[in-house]
Amino acid sequence: MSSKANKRKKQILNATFQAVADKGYHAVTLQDISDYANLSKGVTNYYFENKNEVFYQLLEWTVERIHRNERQAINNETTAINKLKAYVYTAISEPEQNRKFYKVYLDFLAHAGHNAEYRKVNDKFYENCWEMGREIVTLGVKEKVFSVADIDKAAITIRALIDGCLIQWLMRDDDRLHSYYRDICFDAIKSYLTNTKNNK
Amino acid sequence: MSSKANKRKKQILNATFQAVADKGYHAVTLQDISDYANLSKGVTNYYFENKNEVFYQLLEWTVERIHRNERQAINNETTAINKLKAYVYTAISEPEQNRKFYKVYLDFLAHAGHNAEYRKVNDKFYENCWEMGREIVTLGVKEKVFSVADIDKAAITIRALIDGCLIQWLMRDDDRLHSYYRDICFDAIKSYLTNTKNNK
Amino acid sequence: MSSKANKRKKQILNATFQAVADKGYHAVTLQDISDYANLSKGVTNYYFENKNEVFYQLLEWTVERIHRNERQAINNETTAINKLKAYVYTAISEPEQNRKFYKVYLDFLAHAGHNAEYRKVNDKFYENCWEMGREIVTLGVKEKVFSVADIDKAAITIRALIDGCLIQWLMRDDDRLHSYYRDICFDAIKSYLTNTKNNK
Amino acid sequence: MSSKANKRKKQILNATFQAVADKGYHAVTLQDISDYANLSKGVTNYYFENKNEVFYQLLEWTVERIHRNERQAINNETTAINKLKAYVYTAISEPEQNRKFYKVYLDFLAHAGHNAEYRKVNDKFYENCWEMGREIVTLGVKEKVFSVADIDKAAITIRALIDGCLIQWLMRDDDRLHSYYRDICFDAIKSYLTNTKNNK
DNA sequence: TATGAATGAGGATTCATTCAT
DNA sequence: TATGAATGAATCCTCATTCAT
Repeated sequence: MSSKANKRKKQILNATFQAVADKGYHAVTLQDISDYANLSKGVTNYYFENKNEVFYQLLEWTVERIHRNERQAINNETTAINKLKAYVYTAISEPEQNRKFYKVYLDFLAHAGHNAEYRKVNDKFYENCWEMGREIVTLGVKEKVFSVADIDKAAITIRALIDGCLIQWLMRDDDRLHSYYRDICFDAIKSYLTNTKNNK
Repeated sequence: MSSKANKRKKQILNATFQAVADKGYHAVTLQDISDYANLSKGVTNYYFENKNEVFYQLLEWTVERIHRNERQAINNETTAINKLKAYVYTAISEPEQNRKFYKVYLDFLAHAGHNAEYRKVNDKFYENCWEMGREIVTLGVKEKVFSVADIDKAAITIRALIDGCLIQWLMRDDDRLHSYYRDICFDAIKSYLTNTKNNK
Repeated sequence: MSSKANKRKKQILNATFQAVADKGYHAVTLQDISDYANLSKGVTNYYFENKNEVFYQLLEWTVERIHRNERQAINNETTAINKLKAYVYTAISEPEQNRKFYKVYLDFLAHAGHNAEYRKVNDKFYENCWEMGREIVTLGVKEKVFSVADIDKAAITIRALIDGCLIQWLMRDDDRLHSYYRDICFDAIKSYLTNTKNNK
Repeated sequence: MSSKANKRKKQILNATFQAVADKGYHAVTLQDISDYANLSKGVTNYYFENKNEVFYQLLEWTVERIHRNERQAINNETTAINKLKAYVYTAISEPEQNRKFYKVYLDFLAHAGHNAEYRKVNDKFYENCWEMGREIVTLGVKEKVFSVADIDKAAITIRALIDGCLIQWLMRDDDRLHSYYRDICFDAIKSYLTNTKNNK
């Protein structure tokens, strides 16, 4: 594929992302996408098979972006606690961007509930999330700051808490609660991982 | 309103629920609803102002049902731990029903991300969830089985974990993981609530 | 037909008349009619074959009422001029009622443009109007106050002016112009009928 | 707007005009319009906001056409009588076209009775009609062929007679009466304008 | 005689997709 | 490569009509 085509595709995906963040997955029309991209109505069908293909690639692109950011943040730290904090603080980073991203991701999750293809993309994202979680927990156990019996379960719990907190924050629609939820999330994970009674 | 009308409304809401669980919020047409209800195309508009009104009432009805079940389960128990277990085991109770309910609820959450009216309904649901959480945590603290510094935060965390686990389970689309996630959820909450280091 | 049935039919026609005056011929639903009549939705179809039958009978009833009033007014006077004045002053009598009646009549005329049955009803009305016109003109000629070569044409002209004035007044939507138009109408007819140059 | 778009709009308005003339304002569907235009169902909504917008613009277009023709006819003559005759003979010109135009116009008038926006358009048309009437009458008075006390009233009367005659002719549904009504109209106006008793 | 629940045909509108340019 | 005119399928909603009670 030419780099021009690649550039156009990116432009369209970006426009779609903004449109979905504003109007919601199902409210976005091809006209909306071309409006947001400042392109003509026909381009989207020129560069993508059909509308669904745009959304599918947007989902891939979105979860890749989320994962890339989180992975980078973790890699920048050395201790388990710092990696964990970096992870949570990247997942729950800044109200405006977070709101956009999570709105779009939530739209996709809902859609994935009825679409196996979308679920597959999300599963890959989960794998990545769990991997990051396992890394952090394994390191923490080695550092003796975490006390965890089942590392897989811990990884699942970490992502569940991040998503659970983000959704709850998103629904409450109050930017001032953003750091409140971020800290709740981090404290809860830490508390959960450091409870020595877990080694029963 | 006559009880006949009420019965019909229930019938339509039930049909809508099944249709949304099968096809997804935005894919459901009025024709679908009447098909699922075994009634004619016109009924829905006869009993409801418009399609959105059906969905809105379905959301209210859905979160009410969820809350009613959970509340009942909690009330049936006396100790904090048992109440917590009853809460989690009711929220994450049985694969088939759970899948349906949570698919529908997730569709609504996604839609609520772009609709303030829907958010308001969900906020009421959250209030109820937090109230149950606070009750359980408060009792646990009194019983000296929980060690919690901020009861509000604990209540938020409990619901975040339940929702986070349910979404993750739903996305993995494997009924055999149901009890696995249920236990992860319960254990994580318990671990988080019983960590004495929380009282820093 | 029982008198009860007759009473109900009148009640329904009256309700339809009010509804049409308010909302316009094509905007009126059977529900509107029953609402205006304070009756249940089913009655109209019980007493009338179908919706069109109601409108058809309303048209008959309306033009009969208009004609009856005008005929009575004419009969109450003895001289041609007074009869003419009574005719015009009854056709253009009082803003509020006039507006209602003429709105409804105009709706029917428009519909009659595409419906031969309705046109037939209106033709009967025209016959009555022309008959009144001829009577007045014939008397005026006998009284030597009118100078008319063709009595049929005069009768046609009289009705054309009344309708033309009423429509123009109706469209201008200003009750204060009512007597203005009434006088224009009367003066124009009188002027036309008294021009001796007509006997060429 | 491109001239292509303008052409299409005209095409749609023309199709709508024919459809309304045939079936009547309220019976015309968007499907009818596209059928008459030999275009697909979607075009109308592509070029017009909605169905009402088509009708609104059709009304504007119709009264403009009527006025343009009448104005032109008047301008082509020099004496008051000839201008008057040209005016009447253009307003009541040729059965088939006249029938179509007046059916459509009558449909609009009826609708205008319940719609202020439409009334406004018609008011502008009236202004134009009165202006033409005043011009002719003023000239006739100067020429000493007309004897009129109130020029505004005369202008109102002229239009009332034209509309009154056209409606009556239209309702009688007999093309052979067309010239009969045209002459009645012209004679009546002339007779009214030349009656010296008007200068009372 | 009267009701109003239920039906389903009809129509406005939206929008993904196609395709000539 | 890009445009946007044109299409027509899909869907919400209205409402005349039917009919069981």
